[in-house]
Amino acid sequence: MAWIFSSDRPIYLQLTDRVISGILTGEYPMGSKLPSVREFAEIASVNPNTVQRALAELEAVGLIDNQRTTGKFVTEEEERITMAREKRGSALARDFLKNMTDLGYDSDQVSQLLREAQEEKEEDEDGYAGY
Amino acid sequence: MAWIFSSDRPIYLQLTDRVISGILTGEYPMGSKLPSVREFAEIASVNPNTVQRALAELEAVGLIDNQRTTGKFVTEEEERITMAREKRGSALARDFLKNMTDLGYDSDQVSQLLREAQEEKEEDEDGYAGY
Amino acid sequence: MAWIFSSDRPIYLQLTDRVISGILTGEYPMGSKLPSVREFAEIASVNPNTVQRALAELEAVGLIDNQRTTGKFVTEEEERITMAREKRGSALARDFLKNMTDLGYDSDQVSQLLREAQEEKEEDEDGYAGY
Amino acid sequence: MAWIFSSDRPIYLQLTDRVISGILTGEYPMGSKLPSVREFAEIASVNPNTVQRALAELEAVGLIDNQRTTGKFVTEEEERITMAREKRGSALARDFLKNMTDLGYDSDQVSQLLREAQEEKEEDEDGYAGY
DNA sequence: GTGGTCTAGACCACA
DNA sequence: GTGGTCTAGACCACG
Repeated sequence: MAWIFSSDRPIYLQLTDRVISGILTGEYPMGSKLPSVREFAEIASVNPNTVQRALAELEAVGLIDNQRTTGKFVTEEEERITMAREKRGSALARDFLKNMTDLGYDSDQVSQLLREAQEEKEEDEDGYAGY
Repeated sequence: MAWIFSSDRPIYLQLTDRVISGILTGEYPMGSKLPSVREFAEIASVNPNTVQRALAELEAVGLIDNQRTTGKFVTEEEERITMAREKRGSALARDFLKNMTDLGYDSDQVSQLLREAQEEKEEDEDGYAGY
Repeated sequence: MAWIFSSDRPIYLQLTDRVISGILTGEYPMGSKLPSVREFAEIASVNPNTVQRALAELEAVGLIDNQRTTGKFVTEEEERITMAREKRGSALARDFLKNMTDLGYDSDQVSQLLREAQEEKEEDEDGYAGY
Repeated sequence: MAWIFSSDRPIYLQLTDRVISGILTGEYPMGSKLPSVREFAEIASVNPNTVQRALAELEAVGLIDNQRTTGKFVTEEEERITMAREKRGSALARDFLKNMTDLGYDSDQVSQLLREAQEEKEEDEDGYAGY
């Protein structure tokens, strides 16, 4: 059950990403209580301190509200969530574009590559039959 | 004059990226001699060890030929270069797509975002007059 | 309707502060009966234990008299109130001054800053029409 | 030699405050290298992790630049420093004023209290003869 | 030697 | 039971 982390990035960052994903996709709905730090640690087979650190990032951005002794909650301000999403998304797009340009790709080629990656991905998903 | 490096990735990796870019864009043409390690170190104001490591990386991939006494040269085998480029490009595309999907974007929205990023970029380039 | 608490300080301390304020400003006049623990808990949407703790703090300082069966009353000894006020006030002033000095402000600059803060505050009050 | 920390606030916050003070007062001049994390830890008799955390806050604000393996440096951008100072100063002033107002002090009384605190402080300094 | 990350384990305040 | 802080100690990548 332990979550899988790649070793080329700090675990705590991968954790935050994962939780952000969860928030954006509705796995952790707006206003809902997140699993406790200790639960998260158990689920991900990671030290509670690491979880703490991961969630601290999210508090800083305002995606998570802390209610001292009750637990951590996904913010109820939809605005924060969408803003975070857009900010992140366009940053990713910008960086991606920059990298591709440095590699000498023009925008048509980029689109082409993305289409291929998309198909590749769908095949994988088919392969695993929905898992 | 020192090159600019972000502190969130090893300098040597940023160096390899830069050199790869240079090769693909023709700044360092096929078969041409690269600056010496020391020159590179000077140009980028970086420790020669770091340059060494970066270039070693490129030799490993076969993008660079080491001719012991004369220096290091960009490979003449075009195939290697294009292969390296494609490998890198599709890896970037795959990762990018994965990240965007995690954020809850579908492929249309991704294309949209890329278009925006593209325009934004062009404006910047106009603004800075090619810098 | 719940009172608002910042999450960087224990709620019970923020509660005591609030009640002290209330006493000093006359919201809870000398000798008057305070709301019951349960009422307070309801008003502030806070755990009764927390209220209990907050009020215990005030009893310890002598600002509140506990009359077992009838409830808790603001002390009638004006002296205690003014003393508490002065103690708190000069403590605040001392800490504030220390902090500002650490930041490299001299006393003139401190006065200046306070004046600005004062004006800023008044504008807010104007803007919100007394809220 | 160990630095003294009050127990009512996290050590790491007190550390950051201390370092900020050091930067603002010129103890750590602009562009200068800070003591290494381990040195700081030794000086303050605190765990290196704690120092790390303290300094991380400062990096986040941009007061400190990280040069991966060389050490941490005070930023050279004076602007950041003065901005941080002003932001912090006016926040302190605002909070202080709010607290005093809640205690029922008007601005004249506040000034008065500050003057007293100032004198008190100077006496202390005289007492310790410049320590 | 520099910073960065992670773990294990402990203790605390709060509700 | 909740989060928060701290320590000790280890390991790693980088230069």
